[in-house]
Amino acid sequence: MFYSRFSMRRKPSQERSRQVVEALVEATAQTIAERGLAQTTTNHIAARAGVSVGSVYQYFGNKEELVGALLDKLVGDLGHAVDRGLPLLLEADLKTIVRGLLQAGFAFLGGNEKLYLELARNWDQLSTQRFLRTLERHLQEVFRLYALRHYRELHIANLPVAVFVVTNSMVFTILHYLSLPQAPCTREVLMDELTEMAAGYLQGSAAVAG
Amino acid sequence: MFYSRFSMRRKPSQERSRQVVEALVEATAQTIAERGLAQTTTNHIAARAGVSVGSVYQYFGNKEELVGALLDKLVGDLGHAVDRGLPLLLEADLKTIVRGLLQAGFAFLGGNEKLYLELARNWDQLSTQRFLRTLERHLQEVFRLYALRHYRELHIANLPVAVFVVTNSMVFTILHYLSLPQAPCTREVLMDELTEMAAGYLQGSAAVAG
DNA sequence: GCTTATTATGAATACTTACTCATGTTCTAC
DNA sequence: GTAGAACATGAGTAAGTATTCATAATAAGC
Repeated sequence: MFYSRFSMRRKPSQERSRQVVEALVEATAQTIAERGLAQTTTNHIAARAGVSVGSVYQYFGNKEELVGALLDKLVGDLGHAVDRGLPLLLEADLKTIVRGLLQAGFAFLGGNEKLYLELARNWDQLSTQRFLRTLERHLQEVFRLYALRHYRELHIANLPVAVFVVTNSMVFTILHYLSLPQAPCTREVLMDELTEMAAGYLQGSAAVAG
Repeated sequence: MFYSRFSMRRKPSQERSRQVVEALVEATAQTIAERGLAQTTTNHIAARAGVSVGSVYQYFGNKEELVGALLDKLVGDLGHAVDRGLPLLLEADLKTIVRGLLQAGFAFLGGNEKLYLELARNWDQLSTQRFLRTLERHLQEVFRLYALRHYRELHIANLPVAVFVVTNSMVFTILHYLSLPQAPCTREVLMDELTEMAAGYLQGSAAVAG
């Protein structure tokens, strides 16, 4: 499944152990959401998964691999979410698409905002980068497809850079918004403004080739 | 100076001790830039400042206060930088202003990119928030002044939200750009695109009141 | 049932690090 | 010059945590 990236110390062959691995990854997510990444210890994770610390090291070489496995799972979820919502969107106009993507983004966060906030807090570690790169790849595909259908309206010289700018602006602004103790505006207003900015930029863009 | 926010354990009254405090804050900046915030220990800081660990606790209640003092200093620097560059910009048109602000932003980073990147890595802690809020306040002032002179061209219903969106988009996109092992485009191209996006948004904005 | 491979355990280990405090040094005021 | 205040020192303390490993339980193969 999602434990392919990191060479596990031991590959679980019985059903029992496969469940332990799954429980450990799930417990990692819960513990990070609850206590923060820095305060998440291997003992906490093991306890929450209902196993002993030793079992962690039966399947994961170290703590980092555990978090890596969690990230792999989330990146997979992200891919599925985009693939599901994509076909419906492409018929609409640019503004509707952007709004739809933002809506989908918030939906993806679901109830796990604390987890994603904690992971975002530690962007810049390679693991989090992987998440953003995946998102960028998907969005590039969206806008590539959109450009094919509406080649008259859209003039983006440098699609990767445009997507980079838009993606990062959206993601980080939303994350920072969510992390604020008291919001400066409603979620709707934020989405309106972000849509305005992104759609306007993508529509009117005559990006210089880089 | 910048050690007012945190009630220091002991207020330095002699010149000698004032220099120690300064050296400690400077050493904090250097050590964070060099080793990262997580790997920065009080012993490292003391060693680099050329004093013993005990002296750290002579003036700062804990490690956090040290970092807080550094943040205070940087926030002060930021204020001065903006105040210096501001009057010149307000005569220009919106695009030039935004471009100028971005340029000023990069100039502010100066050679300290690693330090700011490390601090940004730990946004969401209250200390970093303070930095962003200061920046937002300054930019709100800039655009408020601009709006007074060009009230015909600019129609921003909700200035605080617009500034929030633009500021966060710019800052985090730039920080992420800087943190990438290999850049997806030149710094110039990035600035062009960000300018395009922000200026277009601020010009054409008919923001919904929130 | 018996043997072997797989899985689970958790006290013990080894290491790091923030912070203290008893002692020593330097400054200042008179 | 000397008393007392301010300052400096750094080995030591306490607390936490990733990881190991000898031992025990469970499953699979025959």
